[in-house]
Amino acid sequence: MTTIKDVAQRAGVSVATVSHVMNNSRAVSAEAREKVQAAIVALKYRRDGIARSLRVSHTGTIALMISDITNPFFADMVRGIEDCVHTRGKSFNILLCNTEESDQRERRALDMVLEKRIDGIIIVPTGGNAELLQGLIDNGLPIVLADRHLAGMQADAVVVDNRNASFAITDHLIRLGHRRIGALRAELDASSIRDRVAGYRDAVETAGLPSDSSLVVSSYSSIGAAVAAGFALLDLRPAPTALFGTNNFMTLGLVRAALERGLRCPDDISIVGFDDFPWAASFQPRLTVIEQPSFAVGQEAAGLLLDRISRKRQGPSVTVTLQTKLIVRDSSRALLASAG
Amino acid sequence: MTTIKDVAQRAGVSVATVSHVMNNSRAVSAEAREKVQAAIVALKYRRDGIARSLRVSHTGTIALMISDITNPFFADMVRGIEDCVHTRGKSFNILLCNTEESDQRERRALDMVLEKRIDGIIIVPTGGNAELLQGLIDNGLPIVLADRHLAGMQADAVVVDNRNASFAITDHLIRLGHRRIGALRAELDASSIRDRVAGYRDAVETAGLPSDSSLVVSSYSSIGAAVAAGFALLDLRPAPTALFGTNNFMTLGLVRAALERGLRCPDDISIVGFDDFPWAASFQPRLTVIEQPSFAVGQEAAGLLLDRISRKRQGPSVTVTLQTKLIVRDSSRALLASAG
DNA sequence: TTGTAAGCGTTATCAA
DNA sequence: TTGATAACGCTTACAA
Repeated sequence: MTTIKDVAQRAGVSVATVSHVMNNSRAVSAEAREKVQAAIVALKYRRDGIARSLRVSHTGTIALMISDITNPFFADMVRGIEDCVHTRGKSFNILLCNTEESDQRERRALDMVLEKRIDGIIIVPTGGNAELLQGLIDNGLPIVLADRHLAGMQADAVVVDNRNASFAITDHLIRLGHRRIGALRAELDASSIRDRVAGYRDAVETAGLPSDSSLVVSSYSSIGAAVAAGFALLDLRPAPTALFGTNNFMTLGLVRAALERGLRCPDDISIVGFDDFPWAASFQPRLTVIEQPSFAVGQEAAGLLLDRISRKRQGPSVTVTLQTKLIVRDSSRALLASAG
Repeated sequence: MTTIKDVAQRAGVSVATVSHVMNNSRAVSAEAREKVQAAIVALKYRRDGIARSLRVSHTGTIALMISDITNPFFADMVRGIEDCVHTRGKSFNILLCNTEESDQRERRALDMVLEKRIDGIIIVPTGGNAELLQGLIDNGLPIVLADRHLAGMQADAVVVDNRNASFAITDHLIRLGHRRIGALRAELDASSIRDRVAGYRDAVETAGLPSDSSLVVSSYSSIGAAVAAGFALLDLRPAPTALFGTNNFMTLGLVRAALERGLRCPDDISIVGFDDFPWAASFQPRLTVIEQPSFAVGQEAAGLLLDRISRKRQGPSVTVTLQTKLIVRDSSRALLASAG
């Protein structure tokens, strides 16, 4: 590797001068500048960011910890983050960590990126490392929680109004005449999921529907598991006439379960879900869903983080709550008089 | 930040000893080891990976450059990469870069990660920076091309047998009686896409079908653009009776275009595509597709890269070609006698 | 078994 | 406008 020394030598100046032309950090004569630049291209010099980081003690890197990049919600969030750092003209790189919803993996990933001296973290927390995270924040490391909040934590966060959204979509079903509405909740100890279930229960209660705890089923957060759980819901007697999935995977599992049982949606059963995806409009049934501002979640999170990193914002933590949108498509339909 | 010096002081040993207990790099008395470990937890010491990297000249980080994390193919590939480094027990972090299929963005991203002294790169190349990449490889930086190969490049690569796969799925349509088969190609200068078009043409020619260049339409690689291009295909006279999308986005656009034109699939038109996705089985029409081993592409790419990084493999570059699978579902159907 | 100190490639202070 | 050099925190050769 060619170093700043080589460049200095070739250009006939000191390393200080080379450094200063690269960083524009002090006046340099046109002549010297040119010689340096020539030497740089001649030697194909590339500054060693590691050495630089050691000296300046920041790395221009932020860690992003999510559970599953395969989930369109998170993928879109990532794009929002990149969009934000780009439009701000910042050059940050993103260190991607998959936690797979495991406390231990999250812990390990945290240890790794901490060693790497990242400038900040955007995390969709599993929930298991709250104390560690709080400690880091207290130590001055910029961290923002995305998608979920952690009880009692003093941290910047950007979340979505899960409770109201769930209330709205459940209410939509109720107005359609449904009285037995099943809910499939992802088995996650996350505020987002809890709030969605709470919103659902709220709507059911507010409408004065008979409460039946067997109508809420939990499932590991994957499509495969959700299909099985969907069957359980479908097998309830009396059978629910509408189903609600608390995230992408749950909804997809529900749709598949109904399909495999030979149930037509929405003719035989209504299905709605949390989370939209770009291709939802391409297929039948076109799902009625809560659309989350996933891209915006990423943007806002990155914004909060960058402000902390640059010390533009200091002091007490802030949580921004984004609104969702109920998109009514074809998968929910008024209950026929005969059924229910 | 607490440093190795602080730990040494507190433990009453030298920094060398501390370093050696952390890295298990030489014999240390049980007594000293214990004191050091105690000091580490007491001080919450975390090694500075930046300083370490500067010294040992590797970073335990690999860069991943893809065009769009939102594309399920790439998202799954990322998981394959992570799976590989995990099962190998290596602790590498992944620096994610979105190129958005732009040469310039790729170039900029390359410059950035190069400064960061990453240990290697897995890249889905846009095609515009072949010389730069070749230069890096010649300089000894481990790089593996994923999903696409670049003409004339001497580089490790893992690709999919695009040509045969495209031939197979086009042939499937032909055997079903289709004689006018439209193809929507993503507007990318990528070997993968070129090979897919070639496979399609091959099948058409082999079957002795009349060649009609208007049956191949190009579209910017996004769902929105693909819908518009799909209309163009649908408006051809005589109209094609079957359509082939050369990637996820193209296929989705095709399905949507048909839907918006009021065409039922497969009753009125057959649609097939390259790339499967997890939820393809949940919706109607259930698409007939070429399933790519996206996860395996990631695994293999990471494997090749890790072998290079560890110098377990040296010398001439290697390209591994993975096979695909034709999955026949409901979106393709035998042409009725009346049509065509 | 342990410690001292050089050196990794920068940036920034200080002096000229 | 420029240069010499200390320092960032670690690993590792060398010496004890």
